Amino acid sequence: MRSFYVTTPIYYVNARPHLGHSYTTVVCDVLARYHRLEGRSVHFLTGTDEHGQKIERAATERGLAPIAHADEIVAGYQALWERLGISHDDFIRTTEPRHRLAVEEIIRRIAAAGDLYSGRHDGWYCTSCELFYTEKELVDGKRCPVHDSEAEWRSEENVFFRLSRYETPLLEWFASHPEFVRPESRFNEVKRFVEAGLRDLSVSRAGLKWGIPFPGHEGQAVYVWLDALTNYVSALGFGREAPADDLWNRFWGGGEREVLHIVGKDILRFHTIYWPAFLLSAGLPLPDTIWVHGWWLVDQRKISKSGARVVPIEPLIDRFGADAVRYFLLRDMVFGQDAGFSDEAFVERYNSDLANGLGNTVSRLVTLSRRAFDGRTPPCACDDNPLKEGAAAAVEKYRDAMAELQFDRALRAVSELVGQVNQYLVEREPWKLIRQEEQRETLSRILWNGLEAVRVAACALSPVMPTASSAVLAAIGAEPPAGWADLAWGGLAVERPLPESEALFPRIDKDKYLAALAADTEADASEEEQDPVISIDRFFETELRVATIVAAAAVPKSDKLLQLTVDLGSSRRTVVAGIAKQYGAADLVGRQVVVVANLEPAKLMGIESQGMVLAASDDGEPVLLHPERPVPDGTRVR
RNA sequence: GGCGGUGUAGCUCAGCUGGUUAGAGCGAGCGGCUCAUAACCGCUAGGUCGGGGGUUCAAGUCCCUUCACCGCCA
Repeated sequence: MRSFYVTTPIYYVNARPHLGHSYTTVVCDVLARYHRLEGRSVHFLTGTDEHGQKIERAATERGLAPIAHADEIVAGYQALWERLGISHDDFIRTTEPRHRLAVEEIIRRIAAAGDLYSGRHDGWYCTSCELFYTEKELVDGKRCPVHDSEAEWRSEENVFFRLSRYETPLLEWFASHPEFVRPESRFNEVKRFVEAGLRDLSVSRAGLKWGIPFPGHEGQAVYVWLDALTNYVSALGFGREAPADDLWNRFWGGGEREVLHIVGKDILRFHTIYWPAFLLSAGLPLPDTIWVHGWWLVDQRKISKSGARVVPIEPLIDRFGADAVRYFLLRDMVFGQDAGFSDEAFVERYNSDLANGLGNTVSRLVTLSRRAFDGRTPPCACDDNPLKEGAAAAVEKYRDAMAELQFDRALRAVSELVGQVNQYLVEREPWKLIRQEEQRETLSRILWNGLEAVRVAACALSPVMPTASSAVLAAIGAEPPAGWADLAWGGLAVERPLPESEALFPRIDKDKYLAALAADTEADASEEEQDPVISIDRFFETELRVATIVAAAAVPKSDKLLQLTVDLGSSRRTVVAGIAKQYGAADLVGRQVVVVANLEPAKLMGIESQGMVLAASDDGEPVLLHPERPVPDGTRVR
């Protein structure tokens, strides 16, 4: 059986984890657990991407060393993964020595293949994206289209990777590996992108201190993507002299393996074009599949039209438990598509599938069985009944869906089985048989069937809800599955003690829950409203002074602007004001106004304005402010 | 502007290579049951399958066109 290597992207340590990170990681965890149950040799990797100017700057702003900043964010990720029950085998950090070795080795190989050269690179650079942009791509010719921050003009000597050389090899690879990128629509995007032609890629940055030094190129650091992508092999010991384990051969270098990268659609190109090209150049095997999933979107019925609300995941875990969150994430998103997140959908899913469905079914079966059979599982098993067939069909559907990463379908199949149990119980009405001694065997078979079907369902759920699955199994006197053989009918022992158990998934009052959330949100909102309050010190940062207008003239080619010369007592300045429509130049001379004296100079129509004249804005129309009686020029306004 | 995707019951979605009265879950209404977490079971809800045109004995399912939204590219 092929080994199975599954990876999350490594997460950038610029922000705390949110729903999106959790989703990707949970998906990988479910796959890892699923394939472990299948008996495959599994390696599950996640980690963090920690280099780059953005991190360097963020750390500096916080007065921390970059690594200290990274450590803190990493701790947050690791704590969350712990809470979510993530069973990764390794956690790679790009700041680790083992990673650096791998990056150096892959560069050595790429260089040996003749795919690196030095060249000049100039253009507009966004430090947030760590990318160069063309002027066209920038908003207003100067702002990053993604971050809306101002791009910097950079001109530097860089190391380039001959990506253009891999156009044909990549297309050939795509053609011969129809499952290289999934879903298919994403694969099409990638193919078209490559067909349109590939430009060589800058793979180094000059002057980047927080990065891996580029071997053989003094003063250059490895560009973040070449750095980051290599994590997938560095964690396996690639580049190390004598790896203690044989991870590299078992999970990447050898033949009988499956490598699966799970990524969000935002990093499609890096994983499906750059990464394979790097590997081809380095003479290394490629991953089998890059599977691209969509995003969780938040319905913004509330005002804020800008940026979607970030969904914090901790409160959900606090309230419902990690397993319920995991279940929801997999059940309510069609893998590969976008999905909408809402608290309402969450509660509804929780109540219908887990509380009313699985939880309640366990509860009614356990209660009946305990009552009828002295606190034990029924004494007679049964090998011929509709539930047996239902369970077999459900397991087949479940496994087919899981193999295709159709988690929603897999879980639906399990819910259907639970539904069949309830149906079966209503048809057989076991509660009516409890007091009839002569029906004891019939009753036993009925309850045993129900319990056994639940056992199968719970086993199937174990990759998705490891803890809850064990709890269900314990409640019905069964064991957690050791392998898929345990999904076969007949695993429930007879006359096993049935513990008295609490509700596994207590039903949530949806209206109350949503009302409580709304109240919290309102409280937050009112706090936010108070937020804009500034301290007196902050106000005094603005230096307002009285000044007299000593000269005024219309700005050529502008119908709104006037060029004013104002006397601040100790100095004179030029100020450009957009008041030409309301005030004639001649009328203004001699008037006292209030100006912002410490404003950063700005060019308006080619004239440098060294301040700003204060005016009330009456429906957009400026109305100049002036002192009630003349005061010396330069008097501070406060 | 080019390429691709999506548009099916109030909501979330199934509907493979065209073929009986277009399905499921949730929500809603009605009825049943009482073992269970005010749960569970049954029935009902009559949706022009975005619009228009075409191919066919037969189209949600193929072709053309058009609208809306999304993605990638330019």
